[in-house]
Amino acid sequence: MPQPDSLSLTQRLKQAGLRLTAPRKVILRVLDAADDHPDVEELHRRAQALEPGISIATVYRTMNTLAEHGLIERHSFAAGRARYEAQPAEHHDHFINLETGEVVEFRSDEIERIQQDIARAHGFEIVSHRLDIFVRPRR
Amino acid sequence: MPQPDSLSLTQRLKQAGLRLTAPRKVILRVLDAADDHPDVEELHRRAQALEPGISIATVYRTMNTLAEHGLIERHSFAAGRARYEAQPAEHHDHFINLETGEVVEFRSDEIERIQQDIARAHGFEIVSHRLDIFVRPRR
DNA sequence: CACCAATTGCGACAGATTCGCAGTTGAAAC
DNA sequence: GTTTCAACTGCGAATCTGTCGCAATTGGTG
Repeated sequence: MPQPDSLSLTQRLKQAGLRLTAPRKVILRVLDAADDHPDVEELHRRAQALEPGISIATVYRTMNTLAEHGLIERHSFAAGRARYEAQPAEHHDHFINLETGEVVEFRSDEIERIQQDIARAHGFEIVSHRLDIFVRPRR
Repeated sequence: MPQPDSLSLTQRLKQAGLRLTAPRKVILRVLDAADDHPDVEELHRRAQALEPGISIATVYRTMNTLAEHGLIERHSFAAGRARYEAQPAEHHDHFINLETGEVVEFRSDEIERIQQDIARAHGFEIVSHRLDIFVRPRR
């Protein structure tokens, strides 16, 4: 994996004012080598393979720190608890207002259509999808 | 909230072969009255207000059942563990192959653009977003 | 109104993640 | 190089959502 922004993860970590500790070196190496989307347990396993003794708590903390500083992306993050709504007649997506927690529904037939096209081009059939856009009010 | 599909939740529940029990009556009433996206704790609170004694386990089970039968939608469901990737230079979205668990990245400038347009129309500024499309291979 | 599988309440359990704390260690300042 | 000290780590306990086993209850069909 090449360095995004033409800076290595290590460089970006230091740039963010974070310490380059031994466990972090290992974890960054693992992240850099990964071309998939590992979960914490898998990251821990790979880190352990390089350097036994790294605690899973450290992996959790490091991933949180890196995510806060924008060095990595966390997917499928359980944004708190699951939330429900009576099934609407028509699918819609959501804006989540980060300042208020408010949820606003919207729908775009255009987006729906493009999704179909791309999925088909990849040989997939869509079962479902979710599009959550995290926003804040424009000043 | 009006009844989707021109059938009430109650009707659809019976239609699905599910029993209309006392706790479910209350929960359906709560769902029907909700115009937001409550979580289980909130649903339980509202249900308790109408009829004390309803267990939170029942709310969990009922929501699962309703979701399985398509009467409600579950958002932000913690699909197992969180997964990570080194922050890519460019944002991309994900296909999740439900049969294999495999994750495939894709990107559509068109979708990105439409999102911007819609957000702006709502008076929002996008902080981030996630688009996960759950798919299966086309036969 | 009898029957019985579906459903419930309860508390125990589970899996993922966080936290408190004492000990360690980068790296900045001598 | 030392010194210094807040950042960081490892550990196990704790927390937080959500699920489960089980005995008791109950829709709703015959």
